[in-house]
Amino acid sequence: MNGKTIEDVAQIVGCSVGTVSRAINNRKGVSEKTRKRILKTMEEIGYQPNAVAQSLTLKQTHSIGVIIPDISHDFLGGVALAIEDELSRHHYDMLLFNTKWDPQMERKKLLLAQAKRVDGIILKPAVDDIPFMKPIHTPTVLVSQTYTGNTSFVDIENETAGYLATSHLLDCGYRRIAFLGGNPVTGMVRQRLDGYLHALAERGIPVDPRLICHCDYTISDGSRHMDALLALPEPPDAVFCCSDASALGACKSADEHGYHIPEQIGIVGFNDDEIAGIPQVSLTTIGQPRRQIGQLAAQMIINMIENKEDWHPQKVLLSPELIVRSTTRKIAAP
Amino acid sequence: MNGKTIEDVAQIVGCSVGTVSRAINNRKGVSEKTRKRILKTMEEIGYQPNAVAQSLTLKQTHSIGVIIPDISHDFLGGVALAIEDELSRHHYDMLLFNTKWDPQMERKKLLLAQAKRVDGIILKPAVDDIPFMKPIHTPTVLVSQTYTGNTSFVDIENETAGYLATSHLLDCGYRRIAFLGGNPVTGMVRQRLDGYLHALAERGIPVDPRLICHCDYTISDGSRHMDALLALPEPPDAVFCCSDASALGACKSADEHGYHIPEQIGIVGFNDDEIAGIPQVSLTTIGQPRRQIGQLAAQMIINMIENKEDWHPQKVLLSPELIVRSTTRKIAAP
DNA sequence: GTGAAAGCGCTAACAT
DNA sequence: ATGTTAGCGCTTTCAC
Repeated sequence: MNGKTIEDVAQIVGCSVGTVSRAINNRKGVSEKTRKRILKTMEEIGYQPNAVAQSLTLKQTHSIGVIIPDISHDFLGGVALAIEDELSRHHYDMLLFNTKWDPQMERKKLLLAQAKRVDGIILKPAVDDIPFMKPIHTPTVLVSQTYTGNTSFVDIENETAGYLATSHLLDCGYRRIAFLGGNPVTGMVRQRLDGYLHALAERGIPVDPRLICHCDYTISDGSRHMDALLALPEPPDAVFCCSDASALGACKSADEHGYHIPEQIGIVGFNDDEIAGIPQVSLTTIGQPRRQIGQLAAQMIINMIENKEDWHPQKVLLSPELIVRSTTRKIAAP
Repeated sequence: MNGKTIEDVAQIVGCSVGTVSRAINNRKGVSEKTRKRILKTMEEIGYQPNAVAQSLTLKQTHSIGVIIPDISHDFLGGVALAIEDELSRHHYDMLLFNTKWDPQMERKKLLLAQAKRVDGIILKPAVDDIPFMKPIHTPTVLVSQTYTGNTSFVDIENETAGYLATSHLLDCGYRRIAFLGGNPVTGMVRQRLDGYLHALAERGIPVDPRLICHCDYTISDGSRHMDALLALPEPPDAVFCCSDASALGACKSADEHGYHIPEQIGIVGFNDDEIAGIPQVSLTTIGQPRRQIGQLAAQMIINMIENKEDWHPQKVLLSPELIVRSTTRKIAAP
């Protein structure tokens, strides 16, 4: 660690450490003259206050633990970027941990972050029911997770998302719409399914349980499920997928089976990952405002920290956005 | 911050803080009996040693500053994941900073990381000539950056990469190969260009300067440059792009101009981003071993830290990998 | 305006 | 085997 201490500065300037400290922190009670000398000396010897010592004294580290399943994940990476950006703007920094979707790992990193005495935690849980909420004694906000407990979070309205996607498909004239969800145990998927059912009911379209299935968020599994769907006696003419990856798989499968997209089969994905936007794919999808999600999460945690007294859990639901591209038919002019 | 201190534990157990400290750190000199009692008590009151205080005492924080341009970047996100994974395995954690490709920001974050007294820094520089190397008084390793100075780094052999890509194109029977690089000021691009020229020279193919151009790593700019290339009196029949994004743009342009890929035009990209692998794209590309890059960088910084005495800068060059997919012709059987 | 000193939570001698 | 104590580098009273 860097050798220079506040004492070195004091010695050179010929004053006490107290005075140097006051100068550093712009406290009053230092003559303009000595303040100048101190600042100059600091510059000269390249002195930087030791943040560790400051943390110990002030009882705050100015760092936030960000605990997410996988930073290389397109959506989560975008959120993390926005978080760090906003934190940085407020002079906090980000201790980043990956859980790799493993609850045990999550627990471990949660403990670690607290041992490091982070001022706050931003958590994207690996699973829905967060078994480790209890031992967290640090201000926490959840991201991309709706939570019924007494914890702040920021998420999107997944029900609306499902409704939006399905309604769009309906608007395009598709009638047998399949739902390709993820793990049905997650609230996220159930809510999107609710939205799907809602849209169907609204138009009086009957629900066919065989059209509702659940798959991994991967191209291969999306493809596999679409194969099965297309083998049905009455195959779907559209599918709403809960991830862009599975949507791509569905596209591939439909293609291989000789169906034309979007004429014969309509497909909408979820997340607006980079892959969705490229011209060769041009996937109609539901976008989540990553930038805003990350920024809000950061602001919320900072507010929690800085207004410790009177702080009420804040539950923020953002609106998903339908991004129409080329995997759904043009809506006929009215 | 969590209230419990080592003193609380000592009080409850009825021993001194020294003994508790020894127990925590598995030092000898504690009877099995009291060690048990201490451990149990810690568990009961949920005591966790304050890492900040430990850092101040031991003069090491066990955290590594990772400073990169953009965590949401496909390649960098993969590297960062690998870094955190390996660090975590060795009980270090990761303070992550984004510079957004801005050297001023880089400088700022570099200073910040050092103020936090990170034990080491892993840096992916925003620009080639790292103007801020001097004020770094912390062990540092560069990632994805070849550097002539006295600093360790891990990168790939970019010359080989350029050679590999171009030779493959040649093997496929393409003869007028364009080079779509990025900023020509960067060593990375110049080295890839060297590899390109090398491969051409080896086969006695003349170099046409009009076929060498530089564009942003975006779909739109790749597309724009390909348009221009295709408008040439003698357009290229293949193009080696320094990013997958520009390669995609090139594909799109070729497509729009009515060229068939790979029959009439061959295209190879760079990085093996997620977009390259999806079936609709299936881009032939050059892959970088992200996992290994991150892991090595982490191991190198840890070695530097833990063997401070006698440590020689280590310059690691990894091999790029040619990933043949569908945007280049099958090589004719011999 | 400035100095002296206590204290933040912990570890590592040094005693006992 | 266990207790005591001096730091680690800083901020903040409290005197002067």
